[in-house]
Amino acid sequence: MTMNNAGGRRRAPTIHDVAREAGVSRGTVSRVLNGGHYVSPAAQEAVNAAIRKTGYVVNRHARSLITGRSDSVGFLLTEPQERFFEDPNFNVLLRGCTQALAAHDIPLLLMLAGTEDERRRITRYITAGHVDGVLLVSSHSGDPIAEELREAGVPLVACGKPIGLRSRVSYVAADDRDGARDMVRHLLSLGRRRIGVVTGPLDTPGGVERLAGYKEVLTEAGVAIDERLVVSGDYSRASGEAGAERLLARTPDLDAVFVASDLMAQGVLTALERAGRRVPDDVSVGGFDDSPAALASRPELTTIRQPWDRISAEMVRVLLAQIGGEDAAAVILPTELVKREST
Amino acid sequence: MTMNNAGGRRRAPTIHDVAREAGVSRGTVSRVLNGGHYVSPAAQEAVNAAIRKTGYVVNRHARSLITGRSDSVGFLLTEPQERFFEDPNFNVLLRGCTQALAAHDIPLLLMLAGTEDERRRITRYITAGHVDGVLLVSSHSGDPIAEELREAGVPLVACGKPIGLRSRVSYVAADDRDGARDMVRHLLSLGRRRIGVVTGPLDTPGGVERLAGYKEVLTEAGVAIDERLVVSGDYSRASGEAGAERLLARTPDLDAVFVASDLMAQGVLTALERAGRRVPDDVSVGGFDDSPAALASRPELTTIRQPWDRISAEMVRVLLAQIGGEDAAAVILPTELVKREST
DNA sequence: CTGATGGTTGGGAACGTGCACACACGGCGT
DNA sequence: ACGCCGTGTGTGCACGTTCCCAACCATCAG
Repeated sequence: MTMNNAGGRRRAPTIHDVAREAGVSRGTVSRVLNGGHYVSPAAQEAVNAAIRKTGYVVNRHARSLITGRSDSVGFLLTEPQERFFEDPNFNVLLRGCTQALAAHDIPLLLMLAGTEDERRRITRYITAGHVDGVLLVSSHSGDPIAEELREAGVPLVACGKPIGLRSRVSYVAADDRDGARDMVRHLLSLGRRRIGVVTGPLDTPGGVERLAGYKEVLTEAGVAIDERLVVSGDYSRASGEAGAERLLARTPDLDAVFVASDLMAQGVLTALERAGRRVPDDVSVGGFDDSPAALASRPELTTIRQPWDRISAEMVRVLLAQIGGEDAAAVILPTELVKREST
Repeated sequence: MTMNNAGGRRRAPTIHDVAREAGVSRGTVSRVLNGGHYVSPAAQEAVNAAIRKTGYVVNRHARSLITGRSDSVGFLLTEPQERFFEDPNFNVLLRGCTQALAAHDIPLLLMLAGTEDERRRITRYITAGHVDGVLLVSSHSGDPIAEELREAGVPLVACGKPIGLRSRVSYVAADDRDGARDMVRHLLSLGRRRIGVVTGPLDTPGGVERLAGYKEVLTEAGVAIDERLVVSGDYSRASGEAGAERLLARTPDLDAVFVASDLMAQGVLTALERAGRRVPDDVSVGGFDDSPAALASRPELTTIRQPWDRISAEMVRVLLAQIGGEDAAAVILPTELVKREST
């Protein structure tokens, strides 16, 4: 009798409308919606039919009001956004998280904390309970915001191992050390012995771990560690170029370079080319990340693939578990050696 | 008297707590929160003090329930996400929108409609009123989802001009035609007369407009249009390379190429180098977009900058206006010629 | 002195949902 | 015959906010 589909603004159907349509009470509809326990098959079917007919969609605001949950999570990126935004892996991570959450019908709120003001605003927003949990991607891995949120009781999962924090913070990370070991083993298997390394920043776990893996494998293989073969960069292309130049100056006899990121490896290739070294004939170059930069390089980079799709999936899984009441957890995922032209 | 800051889960302060603290009624607090009309300065001050003291944050769910608004907007990306996710401009756009919205204290929900299933789910979510409006970024500019949402009464702003739609859809776009005109004028000013063009897909407004600008300027300058100088690509690097080869084969005397995207321009540079043409001495090359690819190229690309930061800001402005009840609007933003090494 | 005006305030109702509770029903054991 | 239990169902209440209306106060015109 009511002209539902008529033009203009029409009131969205409520759980009450569905109940009336199905000839049951609100409570029964609610039970069908959340699990369907203690409902007769007949009622179940009637409710489902009524939902289809009315086009009912649960009002999340009303639900959130009563349950206290928001059924949404925040994706929080802190501080120097430039680096992450440049990094295509960031996109893969963001997309992976969004899709993994979508499978649970949970929307993702993008939160960028660049300035101190934004940081405060977002912290307030989160601690006010407007999201059930937070996926944290922070540039420097000891971001105090993680601790702040944890102490406020907010479920949180970091991407990459956080360091220097008192509280236990869940995280998901790739096995940096093992990835580095794989690459250096690969270089050794090619007969290389004078293997240089351009590390990442040594105040980050990734930088430290990848260097540790390098040293471990060399030591195991009986190759002495030559500190002149070790230089460090900051993951930028320019620092890779500078690093390679320093290596060439100090140890002209090097026959391979393990570079802690693909972007830096591009810089290394540039420097080697300028120095007249052929890659991979004279010098083998191995990167890290398997970013699109690895494929765009000439020659294409042999590199260590970080399993970004699995990382995002695990971050979501761990976060949802934590929202469900489980304890903090750490997940380390295996990397994979991708052989291309540069070795 | 209540130990507010004690450890453990503590109930978030409500508007009622603030009212009691300030010695006024809920209604007064609410009025202070939304605009502050019809409140005495004294009450205003008392309420603000109480808010600061209690650390009160409005419960958006309760507010949304009664107002019908959600105070959030969706950022919707449809279909082949690969291209957009590869495109660094996408990141700039996403960041710009997030920040512009943050200034209004409006969260951004990221929604990716890859599969048909996701599309349906997201459409339901949106039409259910869980977001106040949608910022749409679609690969092919006639996406029917725009029309679908518009007809459901959802405020929406597209990035780039939508075509082939019956309803009026707001959009914000760069002035493609004018950008193309600038570039071709620049090439003419260098004395070039045999100017080839590698267009974008001609079923998109961008592709059409940039080609139109090219032809307009040549005609104005009295240079006859030679259709052998016109080839089309699909914005990919490979299609740029193939396009340049076709041009070189058909019109070996060309002295400049206007390429409708920087990525394609990279391909053009590769093809020219292989053919032994020096850039910019023998052939000038102009790109479009001012993507990071333009800076990464050798030589660095002269290109047309799309004002992505302004585009995102305008998209948000137009969307909020539309949510506020204003009509659909179209915004065209000026581009800018960026001179670098390739011309 | 009365009544109208306009700024300011308080209290009730409503938004749509989930949850606790009460209750109906049939089968079973005492 | 009675009470119990487990399953299935309906109803009242609460969540925190905004909106509406009535009431209040001071001012001022009549």
